[in-house]
Amino acid sequence: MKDYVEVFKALADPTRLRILYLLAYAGKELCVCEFVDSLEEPQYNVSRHLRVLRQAGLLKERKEGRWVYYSLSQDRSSFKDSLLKLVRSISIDKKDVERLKERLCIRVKGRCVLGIQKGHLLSKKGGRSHVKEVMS
Amino acid sequence: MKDYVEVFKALADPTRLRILYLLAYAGKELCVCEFVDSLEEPQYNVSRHLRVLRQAGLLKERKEGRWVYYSLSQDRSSFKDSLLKLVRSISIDKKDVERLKERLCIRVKGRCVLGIQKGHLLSKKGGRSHVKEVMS
DNA sequence: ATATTATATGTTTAGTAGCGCATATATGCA
DNA sequence: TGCATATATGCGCTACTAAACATATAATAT
Repeated sequence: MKDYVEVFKALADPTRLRILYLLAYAGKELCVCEFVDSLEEPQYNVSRHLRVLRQAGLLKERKEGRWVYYSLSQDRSSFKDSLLKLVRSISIDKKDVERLKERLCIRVKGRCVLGIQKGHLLSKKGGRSHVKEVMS
Repeated sequence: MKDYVEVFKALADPTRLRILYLLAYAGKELCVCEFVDSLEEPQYNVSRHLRVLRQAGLLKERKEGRWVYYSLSQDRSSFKDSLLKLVRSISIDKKDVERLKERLCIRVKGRCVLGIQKGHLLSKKGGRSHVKEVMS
């Protein structure tokens, strides 16, 4: 019972629904910086929301060097599975997906090789001043 | 999007899950005092939780004299419908259901005719001292 | 009319959740 | 070894949530 409540709580947040939607759309694991650039939310927020989803048993993480990939948890109950199917059917602003598609273009051999490109999102105001040019 | 979040928030509470479960089990509208006696939660809590569920579009209410019946909303989207099916599959302490079954026995012609029988639940401590004997 | 009763709600308080900022941790690179 | 960078987290603040108590509202019964 407590677990069900925890899962519903995890779903009761717009940013977290957007995260799950991106994962459902992508059909594969995504890197933290890819979420940041797609959602246009600051890194610390994305990181925390990912943790909530993981603790609810909806996501699993995989570390690869400095990068951390999150994906939909495989060993999920039919309950969580049904919920994720539902999330996939939600009508969400497609701009997230468009930004993700662009962002995925700069992967190399299917791996994320560049961090956050939208420097102003590291924190809400300001951010890194020297972001490398990549999309040229 | 905002609506989805509201629905998930409504589901992210143990008492509210229990309320929905009772309604799914009963398959018919239930009266506020029947919820109070089944859940063994004080009346003011039950009342407020019912309101949250109604405002999220999951329940509808029907007044009949002093009594107010709540039932699963009929005009619900496939989204809410799927969620309610999920709630029905949750494993919940069956004592709620047992108390509901007993409580439904004292309906007359399918209608609730007696208020809260567990006086100590009107508020958390104390309660009404003169509750009529009915189950004899 | 007055009392009773079923339900709802205003208020206070404690706990919680999320944001923004700064900083810590950890890994890779020069 | 020292620096850059990807991610996580401690802290303070604000906003919201829910419980508990008391009371209000609305309908019935005497």
